[in-house]
Amino acid sequence: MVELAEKIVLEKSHENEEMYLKAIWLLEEEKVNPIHASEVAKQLNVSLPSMTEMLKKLDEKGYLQYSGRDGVKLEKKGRAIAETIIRNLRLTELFFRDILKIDFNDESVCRFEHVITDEIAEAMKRLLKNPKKCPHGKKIPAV
Amino acid sequence: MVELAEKIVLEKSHENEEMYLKAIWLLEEEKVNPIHASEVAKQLNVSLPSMTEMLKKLDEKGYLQYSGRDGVKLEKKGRAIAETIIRNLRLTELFFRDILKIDFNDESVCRFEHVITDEIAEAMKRLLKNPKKCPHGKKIPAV
DNA sequence: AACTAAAATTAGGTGCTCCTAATAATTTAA
DNA sequence: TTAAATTATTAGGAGCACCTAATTTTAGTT
Repeated sequence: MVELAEKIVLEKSHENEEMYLKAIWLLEEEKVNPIHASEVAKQLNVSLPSMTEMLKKLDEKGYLQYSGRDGVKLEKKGRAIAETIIRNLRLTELFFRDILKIDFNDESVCRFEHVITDEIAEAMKRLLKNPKKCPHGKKIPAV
Repeated sequence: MVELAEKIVLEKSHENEEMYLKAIWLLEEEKVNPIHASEVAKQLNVSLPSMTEMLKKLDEKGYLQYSGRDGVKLEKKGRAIAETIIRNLRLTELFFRDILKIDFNDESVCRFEHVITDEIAEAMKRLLKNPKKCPHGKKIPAV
């Protein structure tokens, strides 16, 4: 077997779950209450059946509580994941603007947020001198 | 409908195809010839049936030529994609080492390579002063 | 209270990527 | 030259994240 310098990792990420938790967290930040499945579905541009299916799964995993019309409530575990993603998102925006000097209103920010480890986030913060807010003036969650 | 500052994009990427093309390209770089499906499968840690299935698909898409025992040959289209990924991978390694000052022998490099646009790659190159080689001494493809 | 609009659910599918087990074809070597 | 090892294919399935269409439940009018 050939040994390649670069180890190849076929990564199965949890990007999907992260997107759902992120969307819910953002609605929470906007003080939407209760947070209906239909509202989250609109944000993510998925059908309502897809939404409720996913919410049931996330509920079973202990990331949130979902009980139909009463809406969605993030649990500690789910909130932690969401806040990590939001931190990554907002750090990335700053990083794009201040370090890379490129457009930060870009889809690519949405892809970056899922591949940033805590170590990378710390390094970004260091370079950015511990920023408190993203370019839109929103708070960067401490994880 | 609530308007969130951050536009949410549920991104369907071609990460999978990219991984296969990358693995083949790396074997090419190592002068493996012919490149058998079984060898690529080993590199990617997938079963042989999965491999041949994917190779058929990539062949149909015009990314490569696959004809059983004769092995795999990248077509222009497929090579371009592979080289973009390899460029991203190697730039990311340098970026981790020289800008972020963190470990570059990390799985996260493998996740970054798929979310880097040409614009981001150009910005990274600028910061890195147009590097020619990755930390392992391998060439960084010009795309 | 009855009607309508909104929210959620159920039922039935699809596409993609992966798998194992079984079989077939081709090389390599004893 | 026949057996063993390698390579590839076929067949049949599984899980995940989606979808539409149809139905049910709930809430908000008038």
